[in-house]
Amino acid sequence: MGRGKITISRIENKTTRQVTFAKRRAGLLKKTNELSVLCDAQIGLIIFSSNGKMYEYCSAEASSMENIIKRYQLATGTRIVEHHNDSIEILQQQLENLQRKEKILEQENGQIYHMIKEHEAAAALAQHHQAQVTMESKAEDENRNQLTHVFEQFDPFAAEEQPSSTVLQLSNTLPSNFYPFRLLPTQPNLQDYSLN
Amino acid sequence: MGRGKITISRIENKTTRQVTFAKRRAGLLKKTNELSVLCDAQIGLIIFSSNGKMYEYCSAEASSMENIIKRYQLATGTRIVEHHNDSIEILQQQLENLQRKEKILEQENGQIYHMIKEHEAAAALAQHHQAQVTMESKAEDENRNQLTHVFEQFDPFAAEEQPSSTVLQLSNTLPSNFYPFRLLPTQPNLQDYSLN
DNA sequence: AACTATTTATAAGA
DNA sequence: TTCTTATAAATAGTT
Repeated sequence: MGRGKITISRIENKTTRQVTFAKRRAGLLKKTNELSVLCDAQIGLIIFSSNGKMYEYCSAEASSMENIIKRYQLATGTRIVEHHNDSIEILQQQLENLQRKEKILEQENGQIYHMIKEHEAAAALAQHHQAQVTMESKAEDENRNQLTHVFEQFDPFAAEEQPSSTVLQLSNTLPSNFYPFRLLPTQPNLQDYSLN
Repeated sequence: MGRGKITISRIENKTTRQVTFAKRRAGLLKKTNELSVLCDAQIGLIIFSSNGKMYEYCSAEASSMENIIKRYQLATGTRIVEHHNDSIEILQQQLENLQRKEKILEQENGQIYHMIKEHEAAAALAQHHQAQVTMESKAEDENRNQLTHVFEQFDPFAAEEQPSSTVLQLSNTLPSNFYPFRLLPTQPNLQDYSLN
């Protein structure tokens, strides 16, 4: 559905992947809601982006994801999702989240390292003071941008795209009561769970 | 997307609703999988049809719906979904399910009642023995079909549509490894939970 | 963020 | 019902 046909495998280009994620996520939520309304089905949808941000849909009749999950567990006879404050479960989850974060940090660091090296090499060749200063400050800027980006990845209030524009777009395109569900692109800071 | 444009509101015709449900459910599962693969997202999708049958999708990386639900609860800080064998939770769910079942039974009974009444009225007018017998047996047949249908609605192994043809269609249309997820159109009998 | 050429999904018909 | 097809909708690549 687009200018060209694509094969369904991981999009390696980061920007393209993020744009596609935003587009297709919106499409998926729309279609989920349509199925729910047209066919009177109770549907729960949970999406975690590769950056760890969460999005959810829950059909109006089900009223909450909790109800869907309860019904799911009842239907499947799934082992109880234990989630007590006696921390073992939480620690393991935090560990996994930190490992994911670490992996991303390492990748970003590698990119920054390469950028700096390239700039140093270019500077050494040029032997031109003015040029060298310009490039170093450029490298520093990009470095700062990269780090900011990394810290935003697990920030609950960081926007994966402009949330306000998303909301506006929906209310322009659709009847005001068309989306009777919570769309919550938020994720609490993991560090805060130990405080509860 | 079809011969005509439709408005997104409950489809009243039962057959049309069921056909649309089957088509759009397949489309939704496909698109969910595509988003997951293309954008490296972890996604869980739970669908309950209006007849109570369950369908689920879980992205390969998340490995199980349990993991998605755990991560969801961690991310939202949602109260634990208690689901112990100390039955209060289960009893409430069973109550709700029975209420749902009851509602459907009442509707179907109403339909049957009207059919019989119509047939009786027609018979009284016609005063023709042969015709009356034919109509009564027809009413009886539809009555039996209705009841069978009602009992199937909460039967875990009742087919909402031909499962074998669905499977074949998928494997014809897609590469054999295209759908790396569990598609489980099953729902255990609610009465069995008290036995576990 | 928009645009649009294409692909894809699907509503209605056979 | 299962299959077909005209049409609506989604979206990939572009600007």
